[in-house]
Amino acid sequence: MARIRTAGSSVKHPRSKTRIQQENEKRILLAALEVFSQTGFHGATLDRIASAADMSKPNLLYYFKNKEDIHIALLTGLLDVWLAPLREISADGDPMLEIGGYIRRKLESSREFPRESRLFANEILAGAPHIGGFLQTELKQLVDEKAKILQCWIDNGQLTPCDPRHLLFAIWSTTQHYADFSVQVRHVLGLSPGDKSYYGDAAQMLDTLFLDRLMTASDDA
Amino acid sequence: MARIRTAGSSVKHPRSKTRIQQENEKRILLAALEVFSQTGFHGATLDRIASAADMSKPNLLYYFKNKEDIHIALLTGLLDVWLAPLREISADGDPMLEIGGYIRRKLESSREFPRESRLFANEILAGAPHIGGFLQTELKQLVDEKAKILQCWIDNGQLTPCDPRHLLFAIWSTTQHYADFSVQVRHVLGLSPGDKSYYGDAAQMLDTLFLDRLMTASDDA
DNA sequence: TAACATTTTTACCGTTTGGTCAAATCTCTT
DNA sequence: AAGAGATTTGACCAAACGGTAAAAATGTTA
Repeated sequence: MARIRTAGSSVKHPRSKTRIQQENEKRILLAALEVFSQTGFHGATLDRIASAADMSKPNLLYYFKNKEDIHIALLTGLLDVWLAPLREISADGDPMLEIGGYIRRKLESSREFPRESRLFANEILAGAPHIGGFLQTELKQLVDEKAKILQCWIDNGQLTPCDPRHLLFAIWSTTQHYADFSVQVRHVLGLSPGDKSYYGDAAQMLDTLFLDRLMTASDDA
Repeated sequence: MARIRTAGSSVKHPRSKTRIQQENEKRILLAALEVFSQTGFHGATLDRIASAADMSKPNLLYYFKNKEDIHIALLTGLLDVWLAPLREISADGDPMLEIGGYIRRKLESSREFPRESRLFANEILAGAPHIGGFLQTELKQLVDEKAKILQCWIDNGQLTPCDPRHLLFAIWSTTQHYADFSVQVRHVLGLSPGDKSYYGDAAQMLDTLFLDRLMTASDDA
């Protein structure tokens, strides 16, 4: 009789992960990130992911029980990375530095992790079937918290009056745009595929938009 | 021997389109827009599109020879709609009104045509396999043209100095965000699925961001 | 090195999917 | 009303895909 088991969770011994297991799971997730971010969930095939991980399909399915599980594993691993830059915003800091820092971190995140950004964008575009709960709980909670901080700064005359949540939306969209729509950006600017030189101008534009202007509102206070 | 033909282009008579042909093509494109924008190209199936168009699959394929053709037809029909708001920007107008009008038109476009926006976003995310040429030619050309106008305004001290192309990127991303990422927006704001009430606050935020601040730079001129 | 657990491979299966074909039905014109 | 052309349908197909089963191979440990 065949024993029913999955990697990392033997029926007899729920042991911790093997060396090989850790290595292969990483390889799979890396390959899956590449494939999913290029073609979306439905466009990705297990064969392509497996071959990108230099592995046979059944071997891949030894570590993840199905395609959706790989996708979910990638997404949940992503959420903390996504939230991290926002978490750093502190009520005690200077508004200019705090918001400027946040924008820089988000933009840097777009440059460093474009595949992760596109994976996230794909998920949201599809209606957030897997991370809807996260958006409604963790994300909403954190946004509420940070929105309060922004509102304080507005009340203190340190920040131009506006809806704090929509200010965050604007920061998200403008920064992520450079990862998610990089093809469009490059084509419009006439740059070649690998070229990321536009990030300098992007940073300057965002500073002009969000800082130089938004912050000097206290002039007339 | 079976005659090889396609709807609207008989071998004998390359006649113009029939009434039925026009109606059905519209029905198909409408159904395809719904399905493609929900699940992306790969996630969409001909069966779903056909049933959404209240039509059998072979009947659908009588009007479009394959899935990709439907997708391309949708996209190319989209491009003019996408460009229209940008085309309207006039060098003769007041910068404030011109840019403000552009933002309002783009935002309105997001509210009125979210499915079209998501279809476009999906295509760009996938690397623009079908409209890459368009981006490099028509779009780039139009952007170059309008960027010149913006640069003039900057040189005249009517607009805060910044990279005109990146200013356009910022307008695109912030306005389209409300269509493409509407699920996230709604979840964060705690709104129910159909609710679009956030567009009012969005408009105000974008005015604050792009107009109230960007435009008053001429104070110190 | 023997015994056991883990990992990998080979061969395979059922379903879904994009697409075809030829016959049947409908529509329009004369 | 009849015939030509346009449209619709049902039956079908090959390929791709997600996933399984079981044996073979490899690694680990006493």
